Amino acid sequence: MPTDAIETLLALAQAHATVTRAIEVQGLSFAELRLLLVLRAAQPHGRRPTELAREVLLTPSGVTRALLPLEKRGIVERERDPDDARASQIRLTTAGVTLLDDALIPAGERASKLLRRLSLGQTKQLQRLLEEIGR
Amino acid sequence: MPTDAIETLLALAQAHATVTRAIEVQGLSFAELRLLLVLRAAQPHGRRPTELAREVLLTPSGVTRALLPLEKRGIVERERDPDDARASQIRLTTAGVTLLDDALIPAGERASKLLRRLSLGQTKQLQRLLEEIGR
DNA sequence: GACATGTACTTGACTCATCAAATATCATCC
DNA sequence: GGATGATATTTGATGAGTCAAGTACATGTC
Repeated sequence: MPTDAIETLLALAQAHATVTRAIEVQGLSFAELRLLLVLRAAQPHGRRPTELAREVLLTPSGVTRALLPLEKRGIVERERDPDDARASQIRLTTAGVTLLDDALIPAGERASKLLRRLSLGQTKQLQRLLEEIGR
Repeated sequence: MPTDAIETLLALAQAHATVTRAIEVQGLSFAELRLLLVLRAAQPHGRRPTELAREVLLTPSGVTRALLPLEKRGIVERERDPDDARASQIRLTTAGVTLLDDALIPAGERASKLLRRLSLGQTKQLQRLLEEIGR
């Protein structure tokens, strides 16, 4: 009785639950991995917390709290903006880059395992379809 | 630099974040909706908490806690199993069925809106691909 | 028929993320 | 050069879920 659209979103939720349970490596959750990958794409300049929030779909306060343990572990660092005292730039530390690279190896393996029933073409197709959701 | 598999899973996480933010209706979160839909499929018999956990990919303790507000609101009810005093059956109340039916209308609309860039065929295809994840 | 082991939950402590409010700073307009 | 309002971020209270341990009952074994 749920519509096709809802059924598809249910499958999405199910898949997401499976993925977050499976991918967790070097003490990094899948959500943290996501954040760090955005930061690596932003090297060497870094990103503002607000931009991070938009890019990983967290609230700004969610970002503040997500960064806390990462800063404490020396994975990311913060530089206050000299021109705007409210703002700061977040970037990966050297150790953070290394850790991320290390983490990506087992993470990639687990990701492949999760998608092992799909061909490469289907995987790309899935990605394209997912990217159409919401806009 | 992340693999194709990881990129696809990132798209999945992004899509999931979009969906959970968008679908919330009659004070029911998307996660609650998911639970109630399983329960509706299980009518009139109901389901054990443990079965629910497996079906929506929560831990048993997550189910206990998810049911608490739903019981309080009279949306689901619990019947102790006379043959096994540890166990119980959870089922939708009449009010719960009504509420769920009401909620599904706007939820369906929002779901369609989220998927509006996909044809019906693509939506079904997306669902099939998602169902292959993890097994 | 008592004991060991297993099953069905529930609870306590904790993490993660949200919302709303607070804080601090910047930008504009007069 | 203040007052007014927007922007960047943090904080307090709270909801949602996890894991590990606890409770209560069932089951199989000798």
